Parts: sequence; C-alpha cells; structure tokens
Amino acid sequence: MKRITIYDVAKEADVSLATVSRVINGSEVVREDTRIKVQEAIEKLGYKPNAIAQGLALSKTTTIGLIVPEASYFYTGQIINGLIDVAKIYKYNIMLHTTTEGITEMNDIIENIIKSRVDGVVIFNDKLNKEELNQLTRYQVPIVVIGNRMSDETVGSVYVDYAKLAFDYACDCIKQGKKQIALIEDRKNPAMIKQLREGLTRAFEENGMTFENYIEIPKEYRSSYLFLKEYLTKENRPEVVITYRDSQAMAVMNTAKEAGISIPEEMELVCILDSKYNAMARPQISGFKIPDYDLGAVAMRLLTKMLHEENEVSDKEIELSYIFTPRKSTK
Amino acid sequence: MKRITIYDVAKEADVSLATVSRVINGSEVVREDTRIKVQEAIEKLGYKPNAIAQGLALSKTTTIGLIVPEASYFYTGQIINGLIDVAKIYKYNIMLHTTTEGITEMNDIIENIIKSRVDGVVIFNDKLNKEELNQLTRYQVPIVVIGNRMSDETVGSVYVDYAKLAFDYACDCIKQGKKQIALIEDRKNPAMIKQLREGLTRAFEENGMTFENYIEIPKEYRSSYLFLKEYLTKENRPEVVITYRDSQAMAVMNTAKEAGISIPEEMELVCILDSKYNAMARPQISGFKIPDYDLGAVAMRLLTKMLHEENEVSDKEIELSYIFTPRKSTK
DNA sequence: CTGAAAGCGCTAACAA
DNA sequence: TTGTTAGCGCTTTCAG
Repeated sequence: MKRITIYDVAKEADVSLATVSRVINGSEVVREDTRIKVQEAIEKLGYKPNAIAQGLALSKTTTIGLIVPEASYFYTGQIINGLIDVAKIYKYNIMLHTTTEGITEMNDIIENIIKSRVDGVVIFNDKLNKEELNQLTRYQVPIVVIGNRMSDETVGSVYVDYAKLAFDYACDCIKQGKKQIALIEDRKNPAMIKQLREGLTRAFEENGMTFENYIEIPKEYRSSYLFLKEYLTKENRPEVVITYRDSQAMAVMNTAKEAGISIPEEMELVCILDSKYNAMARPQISGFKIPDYDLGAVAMRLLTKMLHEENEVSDKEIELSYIFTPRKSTK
Repeated sequence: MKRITIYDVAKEADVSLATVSRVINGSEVVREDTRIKVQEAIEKLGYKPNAIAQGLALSKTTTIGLIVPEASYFYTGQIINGLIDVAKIYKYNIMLHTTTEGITEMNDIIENIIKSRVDGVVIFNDKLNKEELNQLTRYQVPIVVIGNRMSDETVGSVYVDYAKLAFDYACDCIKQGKKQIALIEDRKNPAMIKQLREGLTRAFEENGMTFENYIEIPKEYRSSYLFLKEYLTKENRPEVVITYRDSQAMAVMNTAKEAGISIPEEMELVCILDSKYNAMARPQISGFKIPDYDLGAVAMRLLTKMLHEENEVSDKEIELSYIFTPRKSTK
C-alpha cells in the first residue's frame, strides 16, 4: 500500500497541489466548493500530511526536545505531565531524552537534538553545564531550563528558590529555639542540596551561629537507611531533620523508631519534596509542596512564548513558589 | 547565522555533495584523502546533518512513538527507562505521547503519530482498543504493545501473565488453608485487575469454591484509605489481602493498624506491583517483582527486530516472568 | 481564486 | 572514485 501524498489528493480532486496545500493549512483564499471538493478527496483517500516534508519545507518541526534525568521519580513524571499538557495545546510534539547518571553522553544528546532540528529544548537536568548549554545556543535553539535560575538571549528558566525555602524555614526554627537542625545529603540532587545548604548557612549566620549539621552519607553505605541506623541515637539526635526526598524521610522515620526516638516529640522531621507517600507514613511526614507539574507547564509556556514572539520575551526568569504542608512529624 | 548545509560543506571541501553524503554515511568507496578533506570541512563549519531532510529522502525517521498513560507512577518511568536505553543502542529517538484519563484524545494521538511518520510505535496503555489499533496497522506502522498479549502481522507484544500470577498465588494460599482471600480494586488499571481476578476465580473454581471477595472502592470515596477505614474491622477481615499498587497496600496497612488487626499474624498483605516503598513500610510489605524495566527494554528490542528484519519476526508474543519477594507482611 | 515552479537538505541511482 | 540529477512531500512566491 503506497503512502498517499498531496499529489494523489490533487489528482483525485482535480486541482493543483498548491490548492490542496491551501486547504490543509486553512488558507482563506480558497473558494468554498473547491475546498469541499478537496476535503472530500482527502477524506476518501485517508490522506494525512507528512510532517517530515512539512518540516523540511518550513524549516520547523513543531517538536521540542526534552532532557530529563533517567532516575524516574514521581517528581520528574509530574514535570513531564505539565510539560506535555501545554505542549498539546500548542500542538508541539515531544522528543524525550534521558541522561544516565555518571556517563558523559550529554554530547550525544546535544548532537542528536541539533540534528533532529527541534524548535526548542526544555532541560530539567543538573548535569548540563554552561559549556554544553552554549553549544546549544550556538545553534540558536531556544532553551528553557527547569530548576536553575539563569537566562540570556535564547535561554529562559523556571525554578523554585530552595535557598530561600531553607532560609525561611531555618529562621522559623531558630526563632522557636530549635537550633539543632540537620540536613541530610542526597547525592542524586547535588544542585538542590547545595541551595538548601546555602539557605541554612545564611540563616545560621544571620542569627550569629554556624550551620554545621550537614549529614553526609558515606559512599560505602548502600542506603541512607543503613547509615542512619548507626548514626541516629537517642543521645545523638538533631531537633529537626530535613531531607530532600520522601524515601530519605521514611528512612529517618524508621531508624528513629528503632532507636526509640519519638517523632515529633523528640525529633522533628520535614521533607522538602513532598509526596503522597509522606501522607501514608505514620506519623505522617510534613513537607513542602513543590509545584512539580507547574514547573513543566510553565516551562513549556515560556518556551512557546519565546518561539512565537518576534521581539525578545521580557521576563525569562520565572520563580515558582512552594507551600509548607504541616503534618504530624513537626510540632 | 545561516544554518549550514551539505552544500556548504561540499563547496568548502571542493567536492560534490554526493561525496559529502558518502562520508557522512560511512560509504566505503571514498578515497582516504578526500574523506579527510571532507571531514575537515565538516569540522570547520560545524556541520550537522539535518535529520528531517534525511528522513524525507529515506522515508524513515529513526524515531519511534511511545504512548503511555499520563499517571506517572514509578512503574511507568521504569518502562520508559528500559525502552530508552535500548532505543539509544539502535539510535532511535523517542516521541512521547501521553493519554489523559477519560478524555478520548486517542484519535488525536494516532493522527499525530501517523503524521510524524515514526518508524514504529510502542504502546503501554489500557485505553487503546482494537479498533484504534487497526487504524494504526492500516498505516503499516509496526507496533509493540506492552501489557496485553496479542499479535498479528505488524503487532507484537510483551507482557506479564497476571492471571497466572494470581492463580498460582491463590492456589498456594488455599493449599495452606487460607481461603479468605480478598482483591482490592484499582480503577486506574482495569486490565491488570481483570487478569488478577480471572486468576483468582479460576484458582477457587479448581478447588471447588467460588471467589467472591473482590473489594470495590465505591466511587464516593476519595481514596482507598477512607473506604478501608470503615470496611476493615477485627471481625470483618480477610486472611489475605492482595492489592495492585503500593499505595493501596500502605492504605491497608494503615487501616489495619488502626483497627487493631496485626499484620501478618491476623491478616496477610501482599502487593502485586512491588516498589521500594513496600520495603520502607513497617512491617515491610511482601510483593511481586514485576520486570518493569525489562518490559520496556524487551518491547523496544522486539520493535527494532520487526523494523529491521525482512521476513516476518517469528516470535512476537513475549512473556516476562515475575518473582515473589516475601517480606514481613506475609507468613 | 488557482496553477506553475522553485526551493527545503539530503540520498541514491546512474554516468563518467 | 567522484559528479550529476532525479526524487522524497510539502510550502510559498509569482503569474495568470
């Protein structure tokens, strides 16, 4: 079965291919009866325009590239969902790329993206560095970065200010007299953790103290749980523990229970990236609602704006806010 | 900055564009010194072949379409990961499409897929029915379905036999004298649940009984937890509860605890789709390790096979197996 | 309002 | 071994 083309439709409707093209693209200048004639031919033959050929002719693909970390957390999924939902509205397709931890295949991905001539790129990834970003901008591909604040001529960003989050929360704690605050490392998300640490450090400094309770999980431990099991004791426990991910919060909760530390009475626990699992733990774990879905949606919206608007988009750094959800693991 | 094309390279290297094309595609018949000359020109100009133009010329895109449900569970993420990992090996790109619950936008997606002329499609989705599948095969797009056993000329599938899983497990239980087995509904995955139900039903029948403990969550309840809270009591409790998802297992665990039912002594609990969260619960929840990553990887491998092989691929229905992981919620 | 024809960038016979 | 040229399917001036 030969794939049917615009020529077939033209022949069937007894018009030129230019006319067919016009009705496909909803051009105004086609007489009603010829339009109908063409539409009938399209219907009859089951013709579908070839997006590849259109892409070639127009030098645009109406697809955008999306780069996300391979680690498939719920969070990433939500970002993708948000992204896709608004991409659908604007008829954009998504070309999905993932980066494996550790391996420097970023260049392959960039190469790929350039070759596939996507109209724009959204990047949610710690691993892309400035230089690689430059490589992309050199090919004038508009880019929106999720998670890091940055922008230039062809780069925009959507992010949450984790430093501020940590700063504000720590200040609150300190005001209430809770000064033993610990932050647990998460190697998977160095950039976020760095921001949190900055916020905590600044909060302590502004209160005339120094933050020094950054708990690193030694590499030889296969999980946070195994380390915390030895680390946390009734005697050696912070007043407030902050984790980035729900799984770490659960690890803290489990080890605390085993060590006979009661939460929240003897130790409070808060998870930055809130999830439904936090609500399923007992006691339920307090967390910050980070607007994951919106990060994706807003990023895509920004990108389309950059793609469509002639003159440069004015506001290319968009900060999204979070909401603290107190549950049972904090007083 | 004009995008540089094969013509620019040809001019720079002082050869014809055909020669440039040959070195790009690694044709054997190019003299070494001209090859080098061309390669230098490519390097100098920073030329990247336009995949769109290649696609048009070759009538193939080296991209495949992937349709997944929007609900972003860890499970889906793993499937995508597996898919992408092998897609990378074979240099295929991924066009990602998601289906929103309820809305019949499946036709839009199919339309889109056909227009974009992907070489093949992988579908992990309950919602695609036979008719829509036919629509795709009519356009001779090779398809691999994840989750449902089926195949025909251009369709293959990779799946786990949930019916067998449920059957075997139920038989074991019955053999041990545990006859009060309950299965909890999961509206999000009707197809899987249907299979599980079939397996249970058959197991009971073959043992001269009937399975009637299918717990439906009434629509007016916003979560399984809220319903189970009323439903489960010390008096009214099955001996074994089977859930599909970790979140439902956690809901059972929490409500059981609140009702004073001890797990596993008074009631056993097993989750079909195992996850790391099951291991974080206390007591840890037993589950079946479903090969999520492999489902994606094998599906992609099968698709490439269908794409490359001249003669029809012989074995287009691939069953993957699961492993029971006993933990603390079962005896 | 419609048609003819020149690209869009690349591949693949076919010649040379 | 290399160059010439005819498509691949569609859009878009430019004429008519």
